Amino acid sequence: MAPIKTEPLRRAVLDAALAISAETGPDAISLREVAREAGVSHQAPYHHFGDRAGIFAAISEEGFRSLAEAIEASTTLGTAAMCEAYVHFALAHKGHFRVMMRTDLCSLEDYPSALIQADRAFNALRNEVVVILGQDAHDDDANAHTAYMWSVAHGLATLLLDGPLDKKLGGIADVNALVTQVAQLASASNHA
Amino acid sequence: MAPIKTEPLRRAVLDAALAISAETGPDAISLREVAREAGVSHQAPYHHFGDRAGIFAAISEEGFRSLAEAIEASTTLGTAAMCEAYVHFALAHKGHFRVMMRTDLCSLEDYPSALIQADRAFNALRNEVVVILGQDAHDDDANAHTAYMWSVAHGLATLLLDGPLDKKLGGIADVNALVTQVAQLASASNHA
DNA sequence: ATTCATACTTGACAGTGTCTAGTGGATTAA
DNA sequence: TTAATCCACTAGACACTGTCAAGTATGAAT
Repeated sequence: MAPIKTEPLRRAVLDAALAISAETGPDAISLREVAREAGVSHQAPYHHFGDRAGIFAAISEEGFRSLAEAIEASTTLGTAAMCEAYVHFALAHKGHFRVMMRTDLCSLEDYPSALIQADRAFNALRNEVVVILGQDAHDDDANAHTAYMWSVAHGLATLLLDGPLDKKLGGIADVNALVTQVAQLASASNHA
Repeated sequence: MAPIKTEPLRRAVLDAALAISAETGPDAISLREVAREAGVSHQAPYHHFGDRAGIFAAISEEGFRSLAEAIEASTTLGTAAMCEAYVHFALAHKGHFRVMMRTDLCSLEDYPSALIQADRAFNALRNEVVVILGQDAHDDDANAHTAYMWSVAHGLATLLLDGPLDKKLGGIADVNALVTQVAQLASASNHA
């Protein structure tokens, strides 16, 4: 029987790691320091996650689940809304997003439950593109449009999070407005 | 007077670091191991770069210089060609690209000569967008299109390098063809 | 001949992830 | 009631890392 009350330490470790990831980046996470802050021994966190990669896998699974839900919720609203949903997810879940896309931190292939959520997110995105293109579109065309939409959303998200976009544009007055503009430009190419 | 013959160790360290970055990622770089492979003491590399961040700064400067040249060379060919140039640069200089975009490894603000090259690359990209839009375009419009083009190129590059794009699309038969398709879709929105 | 900078070497330190072994308490089985 | 077993965690050691501080050989400049 699954425990009704989940262990608080597991959650505490996750939250502490996410906070550091959001503030400085995943590489700044020291499991020993997290343990110290939680008032437990340096090995306690490892009991719940196995090793360092296990924590990143747990974060990835959680993140991809949220991302999949966000994309799925946007699907009836068109590709522009989907693009916005992707970017807003990244901005709202900085700690998760930074970890999710770092394949060197943990290989999702080794964590099936995380991989399932990642696939969910991808499939939701691709399905939406196919719907817009029309069901009779060639696979090659669908692939190109999927890669394109994903690239715009992912590129804008990473540039806003860690890239020099803000500095280079001389400071962005209204981030949401920019995201909307870019999403609109992106979706225009799907209606050729 | 600047030394005519540059020290070989500096270059050797850079090349070894780039090889590891391209193969596994920047975090896998151990300066001590690089030194070991080069047959020098563990502190020898630090003499040339100061600290770990200094190596990443040197790699970034080199990378942004190449990227700027690649973008500048593509400017007369339109935004699609520029997008392709950006992605091809990333694929051809995996080791550089992975480091250049990791602001947590080194802050370019602390390395003016690297920042200059980054600005060169950005300005080349923005200028090209402005030329296509027409000189009378509003700043706000130019910013949106710049962010958009950069997002597509950057997103595709990072997804191809580290993202799950390849696996999710069921294997990409012809990467160059996909890059061209995406670049075409991207440039379409600039000619509305 | 002396000074001085360059290109290193050597040793020590704190910090990290991980392996191994142990501990106390609760749950379960006899 | 007692013994066995699991769970959540502790404790110590290990190899490895980047970095600080101090020393050394070599070559050029004065």
